[in-house]
Amino acid sequence: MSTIKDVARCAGVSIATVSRVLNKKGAVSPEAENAVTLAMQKLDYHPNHMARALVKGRNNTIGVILPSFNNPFWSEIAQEIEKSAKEEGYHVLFSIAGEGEKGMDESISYLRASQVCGIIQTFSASQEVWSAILKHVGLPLVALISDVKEVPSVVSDDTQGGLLATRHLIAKGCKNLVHISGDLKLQKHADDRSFAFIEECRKRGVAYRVYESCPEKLGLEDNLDLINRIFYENPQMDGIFASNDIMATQCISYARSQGFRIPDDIRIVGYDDISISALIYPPLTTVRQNYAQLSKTAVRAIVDMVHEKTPKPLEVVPVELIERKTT
Amino acid sequence: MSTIKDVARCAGVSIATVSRVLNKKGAVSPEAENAVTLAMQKLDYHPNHMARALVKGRNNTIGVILPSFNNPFWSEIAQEIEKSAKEEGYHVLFSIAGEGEKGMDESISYLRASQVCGIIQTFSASQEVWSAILKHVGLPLVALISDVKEVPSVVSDDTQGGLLATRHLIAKGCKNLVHISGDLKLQKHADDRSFAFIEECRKRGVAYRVYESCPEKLGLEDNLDLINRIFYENPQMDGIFASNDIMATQCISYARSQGFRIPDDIRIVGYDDISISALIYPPLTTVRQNYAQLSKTAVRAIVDMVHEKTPKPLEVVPVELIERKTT
DNA sequence: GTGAAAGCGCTAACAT
DNA sequence: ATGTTAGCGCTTTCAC
Repeated sequence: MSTIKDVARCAGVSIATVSRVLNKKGAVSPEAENAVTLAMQKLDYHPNHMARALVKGRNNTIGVILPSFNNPFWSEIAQEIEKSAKEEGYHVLFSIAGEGEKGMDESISYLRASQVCGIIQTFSASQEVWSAILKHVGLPLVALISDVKEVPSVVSDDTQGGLLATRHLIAKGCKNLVHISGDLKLQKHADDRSFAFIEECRKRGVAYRVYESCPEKLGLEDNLDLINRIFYENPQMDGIFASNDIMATQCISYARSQGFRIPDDIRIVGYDDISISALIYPPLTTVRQNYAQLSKTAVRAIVDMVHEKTPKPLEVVPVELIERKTT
Repeated sequence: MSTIKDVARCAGVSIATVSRVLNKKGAVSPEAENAVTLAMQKLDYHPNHMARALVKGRNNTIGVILPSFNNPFWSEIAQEIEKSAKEEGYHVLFSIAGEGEKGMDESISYLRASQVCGIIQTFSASQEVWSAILKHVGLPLVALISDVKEVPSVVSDDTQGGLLATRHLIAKGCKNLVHISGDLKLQKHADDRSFAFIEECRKRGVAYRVYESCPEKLGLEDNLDLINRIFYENPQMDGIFASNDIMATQCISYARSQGFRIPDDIRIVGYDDISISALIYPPLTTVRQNYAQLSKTAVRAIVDMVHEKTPKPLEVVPVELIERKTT
C-alpha cells in the first residue's frame, strides 16, 4: 500500500502539497495538482482513514448498536441509517449487541474505541442499564425506536399507531380483541401501542385482552406457544393486533392451520410493515413505521450534536395504517 | 477521552509500561500493573483502535460487502459473519454496495481506506468487473456465495440443492415443472441450481420451463409481473422451484389469490430457508443454505490469508432439503 | 522491570 | 504556491 510519501516522491512535491490536493484545501498550482493526481493514480493510492482520523480526532463515522439482524425490521433500519449517513457524509459502523447489559457495554466500548463520533442506539434496555451507560459515554448518543429520558430520542408515533390499529379493527366490526404486546418491563416507547389499544377498547366498550411476549428473544417457538394459548383461551376472539409483523405472520399461519378464515373469522393487524408483509398471503394489514424518516432524523441528531447543536429531546415520526387483506 | 499518556501520568509510570499491561506483553511488576489498572479504571480509559491500527498496520477487521439488507438472506449472512469473526478475534465492517460496478468499487475503496485486513465479497458481478477489481485489491479477498475463479470462494452445493429440490418435486408427482432462476448473465455459482434442475428434468423426462428473474433488484413488483406471466403461460404447471424464498413466497401468494390450493394443485419449493419461511402459511418447503458454516468458512479463509496461508480455492458447503407444507 | 525515543500516515500551523 | 515540522495515540526497539 502506497502512502502519501510515495505519492509525494513520485510527483516530485512535498507531502504537504499532496495533502492539499487530497483535501482540496489551500492553494496548489495546476501543474502540481496534475502531477499529484497522476502519481496517485499510478500508485493506486488510497488515503489511510485511520491516520487521518487519528490526527483529526474525528472519524466521520456513526456507530449503530442493533439488537440483531434477525427481525427484518432491524435490517431495514440498518439500511436506512446507512443511506442517511452517506447523505450527510458519514460512514456507519454497526455493532450487534449481545445479550443483556454486558453485550451493550461491549458494543459501546467497541464503538468508542473505534472513535466513532456518535452512537445511535436502538436497543431497548431498562432504565438502570441506561443510567449506568450514560455515566461514561462522553459521546453524542441518540436513542432510536427506544425512548430514553436523558437522551435525544426518535421514535414512531406509537400511540397513534396503536389507535389506528385498534380503531381499524373495531371499524371492521370486531367485538373481541386480543393484543400481543412486546416485553412491557422494558418501558419502551413501543408500549404506547399497547396503552393506546387498551384505552381505545375501554372507551369503545370492546372486550379485549393483552398478552405479553418476550420479544427480541426471536423465540419463534415461544411465540407459537403463546399464540396457541391465546387461541385456546379466547374462542370468541375475532381480531388480533400484534405488536410486530413477524408475530402477526405467525398468528395468520396458526389461524389458517386451524381452519380459521382470514379476515372473515379473524382479522389481524401487524406493526412495522417489513417488506415481506406485503408478500405473504393474505397480504398483511399493518401499521407502517417510516424507516427512512426515523433513520434520517436520528442521523441528523447525531450530526447536530457533533456540531455542538442540541437536537430536540424527542422527535416523533408519524405512522400510517396500510390496509391490505387481513382485515 | 483520556489517552495512554494520562494513564501513565496518573499511574506514575511511563507510557511504555502502560502499553505493556495493555497488551500483556513484556514483563511488568505487579505493583506497576496494579497502578496502571487502577488508573485506567479511574480515567475510564479506552485504547484508541485507530492509533493502534496505524502503528501495527493492521486492524483485525474484516470488511464485508453486501448487495443490500433487503433480502433477509443477506441479513442472516451478515449476522453469521459477525459471529464467526468475533470468535476469531476480528471485527467486521459492513459496506452495502450501491448499484453496479461503481458501487462495488466504492465499497472496496472504503474498506481498503479503512485498513481492513481482508474483504469478504458477496456481491455477484460479471467476470469483467471482477477482473478489474482484482487488479488492484492487494488484500486478502474471498468470495462468498458468488464463486470467482481467481479468488478463494465459498459456496453452497447448489448442484445438490437444485437436484434435491427437483427430485423432491418429481417424487411428489409433479409432471409440469417451472423453475424461476436468478439472473443467469452474472455467471453466479447459484446458476448451478438451474442447471441441475434442467438436467434432472431432462433425465427424468419431466416437462419443464425456466424463467429468469432479475434478482437483486428487489423488484418485488417486477417479480409479480413475472409470476403473473408464468401462471398465464403454464396452465398445466403443477410444481415450482424458485431460486429463493422471497420469490417462492410471492408464488404462494399469487397462487392462493388465484384460488390454487397448495400443495394440492401446485407444489412449491424455495431456496435459502430464511427465517420467515417456516412462519408463513403454508410453511415453505425449501433448500436450506447453511449460513453458519458458509460464514465461518469465509472468515476462516480470510484469517488464513492474513497469516500467509493459502486457503482452498473452493469450499462447497452442503445444503439440506427442509420439507414443510408446500409440497 | 522500566523508560526514552522513533515512527506508523496523515493534517495543520508556520515558514519561506 | 510550496516545503518543513510538530504532533495525533499508540507500539516497539533499545538502552539502562
